[in-house]
Amino acid sequence: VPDQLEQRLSGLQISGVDRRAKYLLLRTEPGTLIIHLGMSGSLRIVDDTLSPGKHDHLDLVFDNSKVLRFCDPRRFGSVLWSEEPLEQHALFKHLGPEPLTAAFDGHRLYLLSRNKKQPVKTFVMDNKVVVGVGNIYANEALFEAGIDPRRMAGKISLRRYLLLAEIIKEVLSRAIEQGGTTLKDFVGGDGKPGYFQQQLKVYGRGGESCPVCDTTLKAVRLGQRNTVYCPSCQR
DNA sequence: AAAGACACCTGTCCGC
DNA sequence: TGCGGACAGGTGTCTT
Repeated sequence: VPDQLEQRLSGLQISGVDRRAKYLLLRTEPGTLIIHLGMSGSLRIVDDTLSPGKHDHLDLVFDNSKVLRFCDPRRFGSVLWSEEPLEQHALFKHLGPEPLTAAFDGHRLYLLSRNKKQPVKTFVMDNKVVVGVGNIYANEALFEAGIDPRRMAGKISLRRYLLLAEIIKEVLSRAIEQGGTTLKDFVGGDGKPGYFQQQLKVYGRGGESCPVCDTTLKAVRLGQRNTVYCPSCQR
């Protein structure tokens, strides 16, 4: 939480709420409050009589006696204040397109991957390529697309990238519909857990059998992240 | 320049 | 049962 945030925000009105990549943006006239929920963060509207708990780090107090409360047990989230246009902000200016927009497609994946030697999984998780594809959904999308996550990004055909981009869109859309993926204690803004974890086909299933062909799913490490794939379905 | 390693943090889970 | 250690996640930074 930035220094002197209290003085800066005091008296301001929120003029709009946006999102860019995994950052939430609360707009005010002089600047933007940028909030990242990390992996365990949450924002909740509570009554101002409810006292903060152990992991509550910030209260935005409104004049209707409601509080927007930021809780983040694992402290992977962050809160920033910016008065510059966000396109110029260091956090945002190199970000790739939103995954569910037309600006993200297989042609982009193909073009940006030429001559790249990194594995295709770390490539699609790179925020400069496309935002919003975290470890869970990268694993799932590569499985659905039948692509071995270890394959060199630069050696994958346009045809396969066209398929992969469509599948990334489809997997993310489906996960959003289901309310996200609840692994430990995640709950959505409505207080309910997500249900997408019931549809996970490979993530977290290393050593189990492939839901399609029964081959034993393999777990490896790519870019310091757990990676699970089917050696038979994914090539 | 590109790719990989590492750090941050702490609740949860596993094995002894 | 208690306790220590590994692990997970996104992203900025440092190292090859």
